[in-house]
Amino acid sequence: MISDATRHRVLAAVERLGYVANGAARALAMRRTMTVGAIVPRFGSSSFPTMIQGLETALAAKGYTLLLSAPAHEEAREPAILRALIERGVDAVALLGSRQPRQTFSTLSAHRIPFVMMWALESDDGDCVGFDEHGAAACVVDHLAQLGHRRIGFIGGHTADNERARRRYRGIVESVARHGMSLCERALIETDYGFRQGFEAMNTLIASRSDATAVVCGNDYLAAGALSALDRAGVEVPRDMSIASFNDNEFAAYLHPPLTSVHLPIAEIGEQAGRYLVARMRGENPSPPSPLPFELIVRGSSGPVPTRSLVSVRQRQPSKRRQTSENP
Amino acid sequence: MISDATRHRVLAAVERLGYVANGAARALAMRRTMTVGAIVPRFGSSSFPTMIQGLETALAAKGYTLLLSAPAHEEAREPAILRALIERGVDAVALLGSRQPRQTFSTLSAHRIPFVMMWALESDDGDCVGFDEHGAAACVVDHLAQLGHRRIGFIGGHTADNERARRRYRGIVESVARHGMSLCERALIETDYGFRQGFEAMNTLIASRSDATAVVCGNDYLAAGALSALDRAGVEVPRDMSIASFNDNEFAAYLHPPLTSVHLPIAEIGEQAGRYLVARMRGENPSPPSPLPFELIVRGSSGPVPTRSLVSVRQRQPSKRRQTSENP
DNA sequence: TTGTATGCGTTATCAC
DNA sequence: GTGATAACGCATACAA
Repeated sequence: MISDATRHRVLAAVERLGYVANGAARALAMRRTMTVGAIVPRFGSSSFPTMIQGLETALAAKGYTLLLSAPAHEEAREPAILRALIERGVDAVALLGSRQPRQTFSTLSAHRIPFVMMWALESDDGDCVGFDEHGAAACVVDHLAQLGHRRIGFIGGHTADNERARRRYRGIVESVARHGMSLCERALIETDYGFRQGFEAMNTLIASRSDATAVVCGNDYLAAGALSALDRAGVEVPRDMSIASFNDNEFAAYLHPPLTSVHLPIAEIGEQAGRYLVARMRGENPSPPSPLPFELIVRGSSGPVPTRSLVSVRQRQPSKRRQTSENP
Repeated sequence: MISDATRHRVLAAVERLGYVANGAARALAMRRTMTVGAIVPRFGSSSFPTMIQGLETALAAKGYTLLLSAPAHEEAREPAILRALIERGVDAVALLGSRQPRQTFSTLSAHRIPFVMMWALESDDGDCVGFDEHGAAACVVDHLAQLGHRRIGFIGGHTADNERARRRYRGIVESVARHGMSLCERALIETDYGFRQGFEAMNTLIASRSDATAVVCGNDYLAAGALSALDRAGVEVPRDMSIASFNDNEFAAYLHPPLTSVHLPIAEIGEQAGRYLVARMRGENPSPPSPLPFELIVRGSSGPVPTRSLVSVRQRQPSKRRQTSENP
């Protein structure tokens, strides 16, 4: 509702004088900063950076800016961090990681600041954005069943500490039951996430002479290690047996292309969280975000149905190693 | 300069009323926001997240907060992004990546906003924080010389695109000359950074029957790929030959522990940048940051001096593969 | 030491 | 449509 002439005149003056609005003054008057804070533990490793990237993308699209906080090591500092964010006047907060100190939630709601937890599902304390781990497990097991596998193993993360690891394990168990398959007890290993852990777990599994024809790995570091162990043992993958994994980091598939994996589009967690927060900040009272779907990615040849178990594979000559040319 | 009684009374009231200062009002009055912006291209991969982590740590220690911006894909959007940061009133800006649009620098200096470039050295446009790539090269070559190597190869990144790759290559060349060693022409490969590229480069190198006894890899993805190729070729590492690498991501060493690598404490770039910016914001006019030193990390046995070249190694029986137990 | 007025640059409200 | 004016909440300088 302004004449086109003056609008142009003003815009010209803006350009000429190099005027930029003062966000502080605007924030003071408008009572909002167009800023959301993110509290990020363990920034270095894991998939948090990707999630932050997605979050920033979604927020920037709506004109919001991301204020980043990382409680370096001390868990204790987090209340202070949250307070700093509130002083900065963030309009919303994204909490990365499922475990948060209780005080966080009370402070947040006392200040009526909308928030989400990212990389988690289900919490009594507020809404979460995360992946449908059960659906992912079904995805993997469906695929293995379709390939003709009947007996499978599982190398997963510790279920005691990790809610997601627990869900993955349970999902596998349920899906296996639904398909009438069996989970080999000797091929069931729980360990820390990591390359070496996967390597050692697979060696243990080979030594146990389990009759599993496929092994599911609970994350991609484990898968990379397991594949490396198979490689050294002279086992061809995926011809003789199938490895499938949950792919948190687009890592294992990168190292070993002929790998079936369930890929998590992690940036989407961030984007979903961003959209949700924007809606909350606009007072739209959106419905809680629903679990994000995985993507099943099958790389390399889908090949013939595997017939040999680990035991028989183990007895082959190590000289028949995979040729480089097979993996262009 | 306030009576202890009133101070206590005020603090109590603060606690009771749940008062938190209004940053916007404070920023308006003080003319500074205690906030610094970071412009981060290519957030997902690479070592940028670690640098951001370090930056945030250093800034938070001084009471500053990090405002994060990521020009998703479009290079063109960056001026708008910078403008948004300036509107938010950032007191300083950190630029990640060496290549920046020229307009960025003029805008920044027009607004008298201090800034640094991170992950780069030397620029006419402003101060940089980065690693001493020449020193790193010297570090690697010194180590190889000390182990007795005389002829080495180099698998590095493309020097045309990448200033850092260029510096690494030059550093290697100079250090090799200084030690009176030789750089085998057939064992000199320039490629993209990546696992598969390293894998293929090492295969090429093996096929070329070069007489190099050690190969330096220009980054850790290359090293991981190269080691994998050696592994499949049945070559023991590092007994028969040495692989050394510049370690940008703590990646190769993670996959293959017995690796000599020059490790970049990447978070330190961020911390150094943070300290520098804080000094600038305080008007302290600090001297330009000096190149950060690498750390030489030798993993596994430092072992006997290698004697066999790639050619001789190549002729061994593939059956003599490395045992798992050797790598606890 | 403590109280009090003024300005920081916008937005929003209200007369014009 | 357009112009003036009052908050917004804090820091600062000055008076008490």
